[in-house]
Amino acid sequence: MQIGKASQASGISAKMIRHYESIGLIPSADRRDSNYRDYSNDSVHQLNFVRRALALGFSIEEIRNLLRLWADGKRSSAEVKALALGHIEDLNGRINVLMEMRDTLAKLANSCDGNNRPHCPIIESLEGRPVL
Amino acid sequence: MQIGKASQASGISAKMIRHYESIGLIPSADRRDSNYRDYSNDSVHQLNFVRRALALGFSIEEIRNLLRLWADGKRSSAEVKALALGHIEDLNGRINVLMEMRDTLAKLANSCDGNNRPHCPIIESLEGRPVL
DNA sequence: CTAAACCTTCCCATCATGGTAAGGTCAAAC
DNA sequence: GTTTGACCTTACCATGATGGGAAGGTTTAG
Repeated sequence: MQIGKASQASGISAKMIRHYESIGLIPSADRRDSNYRDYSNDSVHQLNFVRRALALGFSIEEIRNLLRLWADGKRSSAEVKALALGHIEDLNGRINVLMEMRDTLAKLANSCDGNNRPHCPIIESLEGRPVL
Repeated sequence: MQIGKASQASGISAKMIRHYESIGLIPSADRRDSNYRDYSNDSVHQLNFVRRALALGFSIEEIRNLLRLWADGKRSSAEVKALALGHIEDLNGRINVLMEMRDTLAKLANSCDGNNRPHCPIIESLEGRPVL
């Protein structure tokens, strides 16, 4: 099948399929006489794997490792689990950063009247004046 | 003072100070005869404002608005609060996405033995096989 | 034969940040 | 008075994941 069909079947844009090939994340597709890329069902299966890993927030380099482990019949589940746990730690770190931002800002917003007068603890806090 | 000193005093790299000037986030600094940028205490105050807003996760465009509101003596606190609440919603959205990723992955990792055998629910789930 | 719907490669943009190169300025030490 | 070193200048390139668009080739249907 052509790239458009593989894109539809995998939920990955044709643009990105070409990109993943160019950075060596997936193998180079076969070419027809027309120079069009030609995909098999296995290729689509692999693209679906990539899409699901992306949806879990794995980076391209992590997905590179996951694909290697997927292809490796002799991998240990411990290797996969270690990769997953590392990624969970990464996610937790990012979640904590965002939650701290949100909580700080929520406190400031909560102490702001939100009326038509200029006085505003949010601005004052950004300005460097202690507010809370 | 020169840009290096302003950078130290504000915690924003000289690189980014120049960048913020180039995109019009902050006004163009005065220049000495040497063409070196020259900063006042007020400039540093403004840079500190920017740094604190960045630390709360505001985007450059949001900070552009915050600076405008800061400078506007007649702003209503409602305007500032609306901006802050919008940003809190944005943060909450991003937090939710990351938490869903983490929870899904944590469940998979939890059901993975993590031993030296190849069987691994994490890989199987990415492969498309129903695992949980 | 032509028009539409594909495909190809190549370059550019995002967002916030940093690296590096090539060169100008200044102050202090020799 | 020259050298050295710390500072500054602009300009270009890189990140990570994605998309937009141009300019052009191929295939299929009417």
